[in-house]
Amino acid sequence: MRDFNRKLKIVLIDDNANHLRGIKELITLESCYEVAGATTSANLGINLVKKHHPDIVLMDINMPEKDGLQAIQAISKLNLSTKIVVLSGYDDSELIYRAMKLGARGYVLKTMASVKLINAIEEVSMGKIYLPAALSTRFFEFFQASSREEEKMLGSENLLNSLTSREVEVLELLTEGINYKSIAGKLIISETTVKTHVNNIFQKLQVNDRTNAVLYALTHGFKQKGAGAGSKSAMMSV
Amino acid sequence: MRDFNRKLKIVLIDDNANHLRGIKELITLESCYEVAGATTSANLGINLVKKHHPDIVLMDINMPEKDGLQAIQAISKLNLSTKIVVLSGYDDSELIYRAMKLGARGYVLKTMASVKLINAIEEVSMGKIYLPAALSTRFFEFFQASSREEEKMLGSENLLNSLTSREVEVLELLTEGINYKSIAGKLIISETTVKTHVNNIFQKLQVNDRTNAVLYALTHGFKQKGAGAGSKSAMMSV
DNA sequence: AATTTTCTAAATCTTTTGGTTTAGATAACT
DNA sequence: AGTTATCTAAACCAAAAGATTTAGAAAATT
Repeated sequence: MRDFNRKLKIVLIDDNANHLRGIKELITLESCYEVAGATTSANLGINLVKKHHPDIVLMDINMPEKDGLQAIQAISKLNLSTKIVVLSGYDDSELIYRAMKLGARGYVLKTMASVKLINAIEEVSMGKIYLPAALSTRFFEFFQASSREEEKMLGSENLLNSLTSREVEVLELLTEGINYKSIAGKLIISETTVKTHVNNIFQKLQVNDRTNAVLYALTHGFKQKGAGAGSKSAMMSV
Repeated sequence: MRDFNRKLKIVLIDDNANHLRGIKELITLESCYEVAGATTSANLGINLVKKHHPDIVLMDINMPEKDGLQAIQAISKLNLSTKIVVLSGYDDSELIYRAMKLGARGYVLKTMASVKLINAIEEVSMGKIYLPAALSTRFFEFFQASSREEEKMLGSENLLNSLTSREVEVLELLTEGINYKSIAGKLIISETTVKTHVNNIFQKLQVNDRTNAVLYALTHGFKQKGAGAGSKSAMMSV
């Protein structure tokens, strides 16, 4: 439970000055909240957050312009305990997805009753996520659709399956950007053997050089090892 | 609203035979449901789904074994209108995340009242997502944490920013696995000029060959063009 | 027992890449 | 006006990579 002896500090960002005034009024009606700042500019908003370290940011986002999303990202990156509640006119599944992905902790539609907004602020300030069922469903529409896309990319008839286990080992090292000599050293075989394997890999993957072999591997779900040029985007296997 | 003149066909999968019996009893108590099949084996469960095309699959998943998650994936891939509701003993954030990612449409804890399960079935059968607030919060813990990981990988002080615009163009073509001659052709400059650019790129990215330059580019959020070896995992920019 | 696959290795030759230096032409900035 | 950054280009050399052929040994399959 949150500390009710202290007022929640809130910063408001909404590019529509009228909305901004309305929300400010609504918030100040509640005695347990304190509006630390309010602005119509995303950039000024970020500065307000930097200055005041509010508990909550109420952030308006609209579909076409992407200032709102960028502001969410910028605020998230500050690593404050500030929690972001999105206030949007749109229940577009991609917009909800992106906002949540970038670190929003709550999402409220402008068409919702104002009591919902208060609910959201309360829930989020206590560390929960506020995403009403209908919006949650929209979120998952996009989330699951893009997951399926990813799967399709990765899964689908995969030339990688035709590789022998030794070839897989060699390809793993290739995807770390290592040359023949080092690969030979690591696998304790001769350099010419490595070349033989690599040529076989090229044929099986239907490419003619390392770069394309590596690109094929990476775009088809080939697991990268932790080392080398930095490990890839998670892509966790089931 | 769903068609209440027709019973919802449900398939049950739970590796614990006792649980399975209990759930079956609970479900059959409701006159509007019909248990089309029940099994303790994930694989048999998938076959039941293939045979009966149920409206709902109630799927038990446990943390250590990953049959449950794989079964969810397998059923999702069938592209039926079958909706999966997970019944789990764990509210582990990663487990919830993975289940939903792989296509589950509802997630109910075994500790929840049985009426919640009925709720879930109803909501999900009507096309909604059923993820109670507490579980939604857990889900987003993992979702946002892995998004931040991704960001960290991509964002962080990026040598790519030191590239000139021409070098960026060249690197783009490198990441498509194209050789000097073709790059020269595409940019309508001589091959030696391309080499000069590439060498400058190598120095700026602190690598000594194409493969590592490409790997650096890909693991640091370099946008890939649609062509070539297949475009990458979405990685949508804000 | 015979055949196929996989892993190993070498030889040879061509092509591509990478490293380095030098340099002219613009464009931009001080 | 002078300096710096960028894009262009060539020459030259060394190293690495790629293509192709041949071949032995062990393991797996038929």
